[in-house]
Amino acid sequence: MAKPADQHDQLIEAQDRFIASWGQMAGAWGISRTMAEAHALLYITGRPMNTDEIMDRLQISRGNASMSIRALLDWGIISRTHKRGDRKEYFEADQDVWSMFRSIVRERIKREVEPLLATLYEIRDASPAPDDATGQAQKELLANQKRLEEMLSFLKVMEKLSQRFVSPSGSGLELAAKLLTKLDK
Amino acid sequence: MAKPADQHDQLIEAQDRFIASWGQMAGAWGISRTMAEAHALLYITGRPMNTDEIMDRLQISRGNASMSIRALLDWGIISRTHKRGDRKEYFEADQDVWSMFRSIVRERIKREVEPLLATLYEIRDASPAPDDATGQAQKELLANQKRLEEMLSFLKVMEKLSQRFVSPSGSGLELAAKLLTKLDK
DNA sequence: CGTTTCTTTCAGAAATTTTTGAAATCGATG
DNA sequence: CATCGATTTCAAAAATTTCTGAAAGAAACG
Repeated sequence: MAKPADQHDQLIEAQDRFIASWGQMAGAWGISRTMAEAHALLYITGRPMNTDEIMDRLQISRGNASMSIRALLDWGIISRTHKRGDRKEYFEADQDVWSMFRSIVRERIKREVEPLLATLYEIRDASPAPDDATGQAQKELLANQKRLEEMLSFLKVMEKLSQRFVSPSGSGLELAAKLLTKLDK
Repeated sequence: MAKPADQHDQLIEAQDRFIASWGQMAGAWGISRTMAEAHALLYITGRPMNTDEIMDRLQISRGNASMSIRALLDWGIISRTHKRGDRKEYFEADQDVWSMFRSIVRERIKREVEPLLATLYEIRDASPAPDDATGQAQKELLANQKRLEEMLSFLKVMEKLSQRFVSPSGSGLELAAKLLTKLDK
């Protein structure tokens, strides 16, 4: 029969494994490992923690903790809270995975897709009108422009699709289920 | 009036800018900058190139070129070709942005989501049955399991949704357009 | 075969990213 | 407004990723 201490140890161990595997995903989400781990910690424990608790649990420096927490706040996937009679700031993760996912997608569109789109528009608009060229040069120019246009329309559709998907109305899970059904038709 | 040489220079310049901005997205896609640039080069020029041409154009070493090309082949977004009377291998990018996107999503699910899912299942199944605990310890265990389940169901839905979206039937653009319409209903 | 041409590998170098920790800043409190 | 705890900043260090180039390996040719 398991003693309470054993169970607690097992809980901590399971949490640590969760945190570690979440941390490994960090690269995929374009954030640092520590940032992902801090988020995983707040998510899986489900309770507000202050900087020192996070530092201790993840074995990281104060500076690193501060930076990572700040970044998570910027991404909008954790928020500040306070405890009565305690000067420290506490942080808690969004407990709804779907709204967390939305924040991440929204942020990534803003940081990655939008700048790329802007640059591609610029390139397109700066490119010479091919009317006055003939032969090979003209052919190449036209082919290039075609590919640029294709990429632009791809990115625009993706952006719109993501924004639609990510719009805050309704539960993400419901929407996803609806989508899965509709895709079959 | 523009001379052919000018136009050619402008073409090269526009291509280089495309390559550079594509390269900046590399991090976002979980690949190295060179890998993204090599892909951009093959995509925007639209013609097969051999290793030396890629090396020269991107100013990278032979080793780097070889590795990057190999990785792109592994991802399935470029393919080998050959020229008659030429021993060298030539490489060309998938010219359909949507099918390229599909390959990337498919690969990332395989590399990132699936291993994470496997680990999370493992964690769940290894966690102790909470029946024999009481009070605080039990509460925490249950709360943890709930969050783990939520994350699991989220990942499973995402995986399914992506696979659906990414299935090779029909044009991606059409599908996306259809989706956008249907989402409105 | 032996030679030549092309491709891959991989140990070390270079570049980049992440983390640390101490100092500076902030801000609540008496 | 001086103090003290909490937080942020940032230059330097550490860790990680990427790149190079020379050497080894394959494959095509005569």
